[in-house]
Amino acid sequence: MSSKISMPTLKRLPRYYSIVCQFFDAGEKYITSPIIAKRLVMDDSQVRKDISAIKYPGKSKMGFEVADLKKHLENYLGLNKQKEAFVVGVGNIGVALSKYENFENYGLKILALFDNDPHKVDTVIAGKQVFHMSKLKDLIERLNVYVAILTVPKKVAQEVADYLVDSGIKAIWNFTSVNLDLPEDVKVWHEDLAASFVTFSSSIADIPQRELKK
Amino acid sequence: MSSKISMPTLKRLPRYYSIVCQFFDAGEKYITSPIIAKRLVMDDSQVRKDISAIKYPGKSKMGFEVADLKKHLENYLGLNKQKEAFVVGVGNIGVALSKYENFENYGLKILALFDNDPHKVDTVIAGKQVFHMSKLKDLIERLNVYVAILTVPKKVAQEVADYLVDSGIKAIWNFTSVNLDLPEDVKVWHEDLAASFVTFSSSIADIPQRELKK
DNA sequence: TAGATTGTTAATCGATTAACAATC
DNA sequence: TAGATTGTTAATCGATTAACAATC
Repeated sequence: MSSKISMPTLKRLPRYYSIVCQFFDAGEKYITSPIIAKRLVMDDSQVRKDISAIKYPGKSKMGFEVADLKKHLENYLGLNKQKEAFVVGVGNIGVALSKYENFENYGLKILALFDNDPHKVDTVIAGKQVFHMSKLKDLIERLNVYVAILTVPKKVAQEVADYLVDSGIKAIWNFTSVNLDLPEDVKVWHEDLAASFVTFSSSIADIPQRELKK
Repeated sequence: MSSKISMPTLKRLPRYYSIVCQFFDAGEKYITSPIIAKRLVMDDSQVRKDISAIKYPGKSKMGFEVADLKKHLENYLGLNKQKEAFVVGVGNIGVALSKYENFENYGLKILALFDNDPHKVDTVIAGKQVFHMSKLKDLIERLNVYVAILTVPKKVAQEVADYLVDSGIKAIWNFTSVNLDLPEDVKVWHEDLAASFVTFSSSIADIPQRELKK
């Protein structure tokens, strides 16, 4: 999937999906590009272009069939394909992600967690066991897992990432703020919440703020 | 701040900041645009353009002064201005964000949490009290808080968001997957982790995946 | 039919990349 | 000086928006 779809388009598809689901739940049969566009405050020809990019045909005068488009998006986005992953780093974020049931609706299945802290090893979080980091390679091979969710402290992020790659991980969902330096064939998706907040707050300059008392 | 900076540039600034901090910690005095660019796998003139967009002057032949650029970025991105916020919805994500100390380094100070569940009300998470939702308006007014972090279940997201706006909130960091329909003057920053994962996993089609057994 | 919508081509816009004079 | 880097202008690229014929 996603052979030659542009990244901006790919990022919009889940937003369309969310609206299509709302219409589905409301029992609507059809949805049009101007309606979707209005909800997302964007251009309607953009919506049509994106939907036609994933080869989904609409109907003149009617718009798009809700149930069918929903299925098409699920298919295209791989929501019905399970991607198994390990959480590496059992801190607040790692635990929260492991407990978040909603991920399974989006094709993400967390199998286990890893940490170096002996107090955390062998505990169970949301039904998933915490293993010592040294077990990682073995479990990657036995379970055929290629995706890791990296939620370790930033001081050790690069080091742990190197170890992940060495153990066979091919894709890293990186929640640290570190720009990981890894081989080209390993895909990294940077999800830095603090950085995202900074961008957000910089974009709302009109809202009063207090000086930080040092 | 951020008067006419483009969004792509604004999103890159925190990444530059992260690298500049590494150089700072390593005791380096200067950093150049080709070095930053190489680390982020991007074009060096992009880096120069972004840095000149925030009016920071480099030095011919030397590059940029690390300590000074660091300070300039902190200033521009408002890392030294405290933005106070409430967390609304005491679930896994709400709790994890409340416990995440690193936010304070990025100018985000979470003051309190809100929830409707009587079992959660009056508990304390990471030193912050959980209040009943009905106390929200009063506390917004008394503490002058304009930013809310929305981490409620998606069924109630729109309803709670309406209530937030009604209570005086002007900016919402939205962790639900719902496209909130709110007045124009309220800024919403959509941070849908499940959607982000979907985009990530769609962009790595080469990695083997298992069929979801239905 | 009349009217609304798709699908797509063409026009516009803006962001990225290349090039290079100015600088130290 | 020679060489490396900035800062910026110009060229390229790609994404968004506008327009409209085709469709039902």
